[in-house]
Amino acid sequence: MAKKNKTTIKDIANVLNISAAAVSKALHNDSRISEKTKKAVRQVAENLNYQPNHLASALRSGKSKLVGVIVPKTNSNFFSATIHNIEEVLNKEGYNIIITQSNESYKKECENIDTLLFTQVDGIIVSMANETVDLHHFEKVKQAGIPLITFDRGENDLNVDYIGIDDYDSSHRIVDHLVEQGCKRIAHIGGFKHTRIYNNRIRGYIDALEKHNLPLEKELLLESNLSTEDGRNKMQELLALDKKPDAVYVAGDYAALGALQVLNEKNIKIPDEIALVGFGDEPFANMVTPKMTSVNQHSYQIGKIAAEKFLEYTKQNQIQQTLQKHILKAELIIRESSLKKK
Amino acid sequence: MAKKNKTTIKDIANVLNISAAAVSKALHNDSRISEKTKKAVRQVAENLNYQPNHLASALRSGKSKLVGVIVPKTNSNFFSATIHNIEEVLNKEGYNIIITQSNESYKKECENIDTLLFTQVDGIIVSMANETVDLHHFEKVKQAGIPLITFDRGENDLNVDYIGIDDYDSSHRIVDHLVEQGCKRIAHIGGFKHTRIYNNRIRGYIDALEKHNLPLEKELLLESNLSTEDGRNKMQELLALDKKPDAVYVAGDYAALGALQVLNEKNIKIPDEIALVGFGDEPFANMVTPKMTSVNQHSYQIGKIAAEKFLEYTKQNQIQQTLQKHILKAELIIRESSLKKK
DNA sequence: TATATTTGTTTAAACGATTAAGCAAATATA
DNA sequence: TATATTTGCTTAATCGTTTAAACAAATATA
Repeated sequence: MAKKNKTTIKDIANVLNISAAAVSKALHNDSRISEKTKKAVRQVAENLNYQPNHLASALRSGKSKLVGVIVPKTNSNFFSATIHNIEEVLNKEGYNIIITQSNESYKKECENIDTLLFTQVDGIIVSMANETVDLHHFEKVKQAGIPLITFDRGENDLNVDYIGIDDYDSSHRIVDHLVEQGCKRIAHIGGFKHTRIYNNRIRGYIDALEKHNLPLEKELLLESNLSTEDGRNKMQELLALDKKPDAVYVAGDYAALGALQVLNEKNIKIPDEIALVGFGDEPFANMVTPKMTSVNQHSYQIGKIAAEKFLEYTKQNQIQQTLQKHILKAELIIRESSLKKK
Repeated sequence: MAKKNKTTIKDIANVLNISAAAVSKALHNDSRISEKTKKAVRQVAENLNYQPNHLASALRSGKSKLVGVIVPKTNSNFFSATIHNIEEVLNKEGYNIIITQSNESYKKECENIDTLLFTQVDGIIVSMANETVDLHHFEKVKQAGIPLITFDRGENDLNVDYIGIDDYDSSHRIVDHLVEQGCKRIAHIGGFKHTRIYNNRIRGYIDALEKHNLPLEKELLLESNLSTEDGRNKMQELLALDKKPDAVYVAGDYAALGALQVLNEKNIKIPDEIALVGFGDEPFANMVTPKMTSVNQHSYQIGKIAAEKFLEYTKQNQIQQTLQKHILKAELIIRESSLKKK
């Protein structure tokens, strides 16, 4: 059953009594090959069910036509959708993608880089793990001379392209909305301060409070790993305060879900007693009770731009990257959890 | 910045004044190379920061050390976790995986196969798209002479290995549990009948009803694509019946979520008026209100076995696959949505 | 001591494609 | 008609590694 009779250009050449080089050129539509020969080659290739050996051409040309993608986890709608869009753009140009997951681990992220470089990918598109602070492993990518594109979670210090939403602005939009709903003690369960996007969300939150002449209260600003479990914990902390908040803005939907569970369990009315806003617009945001207000991060655009940026670099022969930010406006999706009936 | 001075085995050979072949063998720990030379080679390799060119060795050896994985979508905890476990087992043996998504589309699945074969993967591990009925595209994999492993969604007719849970038995366990809770009109929102796993769940449901001397009522057995949206629709259909069910067993968690939303919106008490059971144990099952009973599919075991099966074949030089089923018992996770307080 | 075996290495041919260089025949230009 | 250019192909080198075959030197066996 398992046949090893893989057709090569040599087989085609033999059939037609021409050289393998001529076949290669015919298949690449070289102008120096006659139409007649091209036609014949294509015909024979079809008949013999010829499948080009990607490894051979990759070795010779130095281009694997493979792009590595590293995400913290595929198990998130944002990343899954972004990957899908990256794929769509790259497939059209004959590139395929290799997806790897860091599982939010710095060590795994280092391994992912090694794996991808080993596989001779032509470029890497990455969203960094939560744990990642040290950026040494990315130097290897630069040294390999292939483009590095970051999205969602990147760092300025890397001096490469970054595609993401305007987190600072998003926080403003959320606080604006909550103030409009009459909230006066708005808490923020934020992500790690050392991660740029979460830091921006925190800064946006602080500045927006100031804009609305609301005092910044230390006890209302918490740092979390944004897991569902930790969302629960942080919500419980907030509920234990003497002066409870009347709104909670959580920097991630999973943690927001934990917060929502706690509120529901304690029969606290959402949004009337406490309004709740998440971030990321995971599908479940629209599924929980009450439906949760969240921020859509435009995974479609982000994936598309990341892929296009990569393709741009492939057209250059010397890759010289600099910090180039592509910041998109995010969309606040207002749902029941923060919309008070008048 | 982008240096092209990639170290090759030739460079190492030059430094030590030995042949490239000796270097290659030293790096592969060949018994015919002296310890002294091996040590020297390893040292120089380290100094020059040698990274083997995977393409060259893959071309020469005919083994790419890459395994393709095709899933309907990565955006599901079950698939994401399974992939993670496949990766874990294969990485240890020096294999890397390429993940592709079919998005439940037959056409995309065909493209995925082409992509992976083009990349010269050493094997393919697949869970089929919902749409897939025709199995022609898989013949290409067999013809390429590489192992094909199916999991979760497979077909007997393919005559290859399959790893999955016992869907028929799972249905029995669910119905047993619901009957125990006092339910007498148990509805089933099932998947497509043509998909083996969903068919087995339906058969299990039917046989379990009979076992408990409950009549099978046509209006209580519905076929769905198991999206959240369709889960909503089918739940509404059930609620429109003259004689409503007192329990609903949904063959997928996403659809179960849709059903749960409808029940919550109509203020129908879960589980007292209608008990609800999902399938797949997605993380949100434990997050919604009320927490949803579901079936854990042992993604850990499934991924591990799939990877191990592949590895077994790599040790054979002639791959001759037959239908080999590895069926695991699934675990019913009982939560609020089906557990009546006595 | 003569022959066989083992050890440690080299040589050279692959793997399947791409591509620079070369060359004969056909066609264009002067 | 003589020369230049274009057309359509071939030859041969190359990408970086692996591996079969060869071989000299060292060691074992008879």
